[in-house]
Amino acid sequence: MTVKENLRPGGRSARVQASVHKAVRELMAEMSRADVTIPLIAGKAGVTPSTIYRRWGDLQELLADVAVDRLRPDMQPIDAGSGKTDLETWAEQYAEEMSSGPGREMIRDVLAAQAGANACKCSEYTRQQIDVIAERAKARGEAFPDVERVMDQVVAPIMYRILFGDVPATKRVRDLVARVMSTTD
Amino acid sequence: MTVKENLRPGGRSARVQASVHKAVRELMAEMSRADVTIPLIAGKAGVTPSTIYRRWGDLQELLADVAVDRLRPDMQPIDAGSGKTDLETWAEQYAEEMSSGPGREMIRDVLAAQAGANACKCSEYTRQQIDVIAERAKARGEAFPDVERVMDQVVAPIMYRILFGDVPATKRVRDLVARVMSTTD
DNA sequence: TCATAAAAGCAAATTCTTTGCATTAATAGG
DNA sequence: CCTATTAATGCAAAGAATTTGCTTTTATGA
Repeated sequence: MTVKENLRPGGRSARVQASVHKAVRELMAEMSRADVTIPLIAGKAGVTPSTIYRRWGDLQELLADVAVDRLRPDMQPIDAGSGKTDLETWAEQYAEEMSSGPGREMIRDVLAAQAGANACKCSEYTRQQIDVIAERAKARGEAFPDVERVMDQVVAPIMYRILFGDVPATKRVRDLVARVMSTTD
Repeated sequence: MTVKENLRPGGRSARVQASVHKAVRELMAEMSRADVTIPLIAGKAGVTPSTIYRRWGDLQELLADVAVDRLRPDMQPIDAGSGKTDLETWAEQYAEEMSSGPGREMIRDVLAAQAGANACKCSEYTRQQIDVIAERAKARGEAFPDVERVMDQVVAPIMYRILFGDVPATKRVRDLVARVMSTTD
């Protein structure tokens, strides 16, 4: 019996994971993050604390696991007509979601965990979203900057400012997009 | 008696803070971060655990406090002759320091703490360093981009990649600098 | 010098974390 | 379909960390 087999839908491990994740989401919604503990989560999820300790190691890893799940985009970027407007629309929404209270908390949880894999997943999700926008632009015959350049010039500044203090204003986000769309090298 | 008064050099609070910080730095050097606990720190610092709990709240806040201290630049950016080479030299060193094992740990500790003030301080340190480079360039009569633009186009991409997976290569850093120095708008 | 207030020490109570062992559940092979 | 195997969970006791009330120390200003 491998872990993978066991995680198939309906397996016991999958059920435990689902109920624990659910318990975390609910507790995070109804109380301060600092008050959420593993015994509390275990109680709400109907499992014993030792199960959680053995599977996730500590609270930080569990929170990161839940957070990365919630950070997965649930839809394709909106088609606003052109590559530039697509990117503008997407970036404004991204900045808004990520700078919200819950957004900041999720990012912090992901970055605070020891395992770097979760953080990688996050930027991968973002990259994929931009890739969709880029492909769409190319299919229309438009010029569109390299995805890595968009990561550097739009995503990174937004995230940096969210993490290190500011909430980036809409105008600033729009400027970032305008700049990356206007450079040609 | 105010806290400020009490923190003056030689005061009791200042002595406790110094010995606790020192204990943290030493313990972080000699063992894995996951094994460092407050009772351990307290023992090494010669104070009781409750003192630490009362002053810092939890381990995360204490580690953030120590980390932000260590992230303060200890010297002015090197003068390499021109604004561009100054920035290149500074950015390469910054990327290297921040992507090192200890560098990553310190950043993570700062971002993981609830109090956002420490993270702000970090970006403020960075901004000041770039400001020195910018002022020097202006004094030479050179054109130099706005500091906020350098934050967006050089610092943010470096930090984003460190946090979300990659270690930015030297060439990439140099490209970021070249790009920000070549744009004129 | 003395009164005051803030911080630290101490220790008991509480809560969280770890761990060994028993039990349950899922899988592969017969 | 049944059974042996193995991974995961439950349980409970032991160990460690955290909280808290109270006392003592230390710095400050009158």
